[in-house]
Amino acid sequence: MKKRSLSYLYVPLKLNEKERNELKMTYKELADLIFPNVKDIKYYEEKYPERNLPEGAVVTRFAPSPTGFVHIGGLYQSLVAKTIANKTKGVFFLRVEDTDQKREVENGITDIVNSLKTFDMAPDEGMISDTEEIGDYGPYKQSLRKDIYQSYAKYMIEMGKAYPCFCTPEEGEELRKKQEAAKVRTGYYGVWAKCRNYSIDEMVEKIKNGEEYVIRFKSPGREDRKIKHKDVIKGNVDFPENDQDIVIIKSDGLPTYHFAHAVDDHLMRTTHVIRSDEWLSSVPLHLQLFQELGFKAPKYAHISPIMKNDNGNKRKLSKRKDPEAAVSYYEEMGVPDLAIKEYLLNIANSSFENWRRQNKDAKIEDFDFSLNKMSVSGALFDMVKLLDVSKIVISKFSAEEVYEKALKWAKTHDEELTKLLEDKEYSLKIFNIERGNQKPRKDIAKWSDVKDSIIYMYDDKFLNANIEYPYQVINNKEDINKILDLYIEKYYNEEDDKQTWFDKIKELAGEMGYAKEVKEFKQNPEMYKAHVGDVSTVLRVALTGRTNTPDMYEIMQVLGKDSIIKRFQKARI
RNA sequence: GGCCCCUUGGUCAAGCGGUUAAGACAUCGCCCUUUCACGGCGGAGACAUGGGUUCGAUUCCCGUAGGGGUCACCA
Repeated sequence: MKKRSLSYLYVPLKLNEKERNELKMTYKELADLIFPNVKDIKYYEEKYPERNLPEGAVVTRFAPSPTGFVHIGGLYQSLVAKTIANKTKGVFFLRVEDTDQKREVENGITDIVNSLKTFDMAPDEGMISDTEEIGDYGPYKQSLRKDIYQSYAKYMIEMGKAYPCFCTPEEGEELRKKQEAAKVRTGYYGVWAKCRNYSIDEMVEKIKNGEEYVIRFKSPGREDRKIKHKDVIKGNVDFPENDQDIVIIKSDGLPTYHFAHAVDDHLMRTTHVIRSDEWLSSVPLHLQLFQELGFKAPKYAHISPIMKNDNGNKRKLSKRKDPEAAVSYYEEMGVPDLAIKEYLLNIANSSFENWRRQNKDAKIEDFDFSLNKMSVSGALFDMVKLLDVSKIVISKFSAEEVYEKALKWAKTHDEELTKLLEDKEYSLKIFNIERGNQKPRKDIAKWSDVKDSIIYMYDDKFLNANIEYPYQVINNKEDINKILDLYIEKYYNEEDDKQTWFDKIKELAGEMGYAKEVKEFKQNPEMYKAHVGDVSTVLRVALTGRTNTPDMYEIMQVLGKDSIIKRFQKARI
């Protein structure tokens, strides 16, 4: 590939130096006419110096536009950006891209800030509320940076690298149609860039006549030349050079994304631009902008979006169509934020899973995350897998943590659960069943599962409920009543340890003529009506109304004798 | 349509010229003093396709097909 020349002069090269200076002067006059009251870019260059950071430190950012809820993809980007910044002792900042007033949404910024906060991903710098920010490289809200963009736009005009364009949107539309009809590339470029060729005098005149205009970048690119770009994630990508004279300042005086990106990420000294891969095809433009502005270009890492399977088609998770695209969706379901982060990390670096298995109790911050190990193609979002990760995450919480988190969730989402949890001491006993040992129970995947998994443990709920007892093998009234009566009268003792308790159920089974061992029953099925397991099931069903529960010994310990007796009475009728 | 990217089991994915092609989730079976969950063991299941290059291609090159992205005074 041919190396690109480093500078482009837009004044005819045949002119002598004096003439050239005169022409430059006129560019200056044009620039002064358009932006009379902005500072020289030197001011900003000095105000926002290179950051003083350790070797290898990476500066990243999350730069959303405040257009409503936070997308899971945005969270994903932030997680990656923050992780890599923290790992290198760099900086992660939040910049709000609100240059499109039409799309503004109320509380947009607050939503973003709060979301990051709940995920324990607050930025080191940038917006921390709707109006407040921290850090020395602000403002971090683009609408407050209008003067800055205009300074740089003015500089571009002075250099002959940008010009006012007087084409109306309608003319733009016409141009596009013409190009489509002629089957050529659409856009404002080359011979189609009408306003590019006006003389300075003509431009000045139009402006003085009050014609509306935007500022366009005068692209030095040629479509027939290729540029090479090495993306941190995607690897080598070749593109044709950009030759579009894109708008850099809109008629409302605010910049377009592209220009704001170049100016901001330069001034904020971003080293790595981590963003969604929908931007990949803008890289030639962005690189050119950095070049023409005289900025050092950042490294780019384009993240593949999270996809969804839609009737056999893969597509990006959509804000509009997919509720699961919003991070609030998971909050409402009660998926712990740690689970979501682990799941996303899983997608980001598949080695995370192995690491997690080997470092069960480590903090996710200790995982050696690597940007360039990220996948180049988009992953299908897998709710089942998320919930599996979540189950494991929750299984590692202490009963106290489960209690606190479930309660917090319940307070905003489930009144009945909130009431159940009022008795903290009792609730903790329940959450402690089969928890904290080597093989903790993994039956809660989200806080919305909690109520169903504990409700039968509360007497005032259970004893007053209308319950259908799902008895299994032993299902006749007589035998059931006999088992329940005998168990209470003869066998049950609150003081028993687990083995004794276990043996006593065997005794009971024996007394009733059932097999005391399941194996024995299986060997001689014709000798017995049922086995000890079936007897257990009767007790379990009478006690809980369910066939599937955690360890029955522990359940009995938590319920206590009074409750057990009451439950058996209710069951025998 | 132009340009760009991608394609390993149902899903997420290791792999970087020679492997019995890892692992996880899901699924199926067995085991784990009585359920369920957990755990253990095992099964089934993949390199889109056609050409090259090579002694040898999942791996490199080209084409085809499929998927995705992008072509705004939106970001």
